[in-house]
Amino acid sequence: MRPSRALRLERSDTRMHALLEAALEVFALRGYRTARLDDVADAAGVTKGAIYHYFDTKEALLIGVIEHYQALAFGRAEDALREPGIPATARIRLLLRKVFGHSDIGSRGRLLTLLLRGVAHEVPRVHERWLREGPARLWAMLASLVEEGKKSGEFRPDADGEVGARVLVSGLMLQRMWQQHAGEVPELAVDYDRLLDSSVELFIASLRGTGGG
Amino acid sequence: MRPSRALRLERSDTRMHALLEAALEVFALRGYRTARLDDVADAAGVTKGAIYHYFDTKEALLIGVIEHYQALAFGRAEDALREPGIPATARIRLLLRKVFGHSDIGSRGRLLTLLLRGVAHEVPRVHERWLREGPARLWAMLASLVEEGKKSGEFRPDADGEVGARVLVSGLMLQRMWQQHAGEVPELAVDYDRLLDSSVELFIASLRGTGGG
DNA sequence: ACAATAACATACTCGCGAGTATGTCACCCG
DNA sequence: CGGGTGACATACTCGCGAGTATGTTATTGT
Repeated sequence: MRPSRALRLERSDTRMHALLEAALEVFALRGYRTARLDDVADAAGVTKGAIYHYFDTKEALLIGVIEHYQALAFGRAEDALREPGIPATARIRLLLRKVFGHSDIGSRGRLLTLLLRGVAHEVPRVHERWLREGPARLWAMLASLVEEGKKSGEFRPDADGEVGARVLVSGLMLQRMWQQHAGEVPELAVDYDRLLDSSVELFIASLRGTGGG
Repeated sequence: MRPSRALRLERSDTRMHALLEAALEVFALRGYRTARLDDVADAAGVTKGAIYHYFDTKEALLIGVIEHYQALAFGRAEDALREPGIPATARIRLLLRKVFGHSDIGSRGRLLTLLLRGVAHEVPRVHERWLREGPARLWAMLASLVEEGKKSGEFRPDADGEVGARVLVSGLMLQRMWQQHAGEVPELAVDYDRLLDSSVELFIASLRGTGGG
């Protein structure tokens, strides 16, 4: 094992990222099982041999994709939590916009598409991990921000954000995913940024007023 | 082609339904591509030969499943729209409870699981049809009920239900689907009936008050 | 300059599962 | 009470795509 040069490592790293990006695209569009590794290779401008040079198996490639892009998404989310000196209400807005804003969550919502698709039972380990760490973690973050807001007096003391947070998060996820089909199915199209803002405000309003039973 | 007896037809019909049910179960749990027709046959207590006696191809079986259960679901939804002499608010509650109530949408939410999974690009025709007729049609129904409520004075005249309806419907769909994984992933578990009621009330409240920008 | 290896490309294997071909039995009609 | 058909079961084919084995080239340490 001779130590290789920095140039090699860098080129290898670039190629690796190209493969991850191509795989995300192809897996999201064609589905994990349906997608051929040759498709991924084509999309990345290489051959199947290159893929097997970096990943042991098709499943390993999938896991690589998900872990890479999920780490990116949660990185952004945690940035919002650490943003200094802003009230809980603003922090909620920031968090949701960082996660669901149109330039995020893996290029153009592809990660969501991938996760919400058949990956589930095809690769059980991956499935459990993302179900546990994805949506659940997101509304746990929201829940803690709601508590923060109650202490600061922004929200009424008896506000219960759980139901709202759950429906909001899952609704935004699905809408985000469907925007990729808005071209073929015009009924699905919306101004997603407006939808994001409006629904977040709706959520916040429900924490302030006395509405809801 | 000799006219066959009623008994034969009835038995054949029963078997057909058993196949549809087994296919829904297996496709939803294992995914369309991943599922083997032998699995479906096993689940129905028959062999692959029986399947090919009723359906020309695997895709035809999938289409059969979706059309059958989707027709059931929309039948219930339209019942709610036709229910005579009740105010729009109650009609909204009824509609959503009929569609998302725990005994509906194909046995135990399996249809949703099937639809939200990889079926998408694996069978493009099916995909487009359900995207067009499923969620979109649902929030179109809601939108018309909102208009009804505005005329009757139940909701404020400038209320805009579109964003709320979209997020509500897609949120409920995803939460419903995830309840099937609540056993393995406790973070996902909720009292779904309570979540349904609460979020519906939240939606209605947003149409009444002066909240939201 | 040369050996060694990383970084791929190319050509093959091999199992899995959709689809098919054929057999078999029960039952209804005449 | 036979023969014809419907309703399956059984046994086979065959293509597709993951994984593998092997070749080829550029680069680097010595």
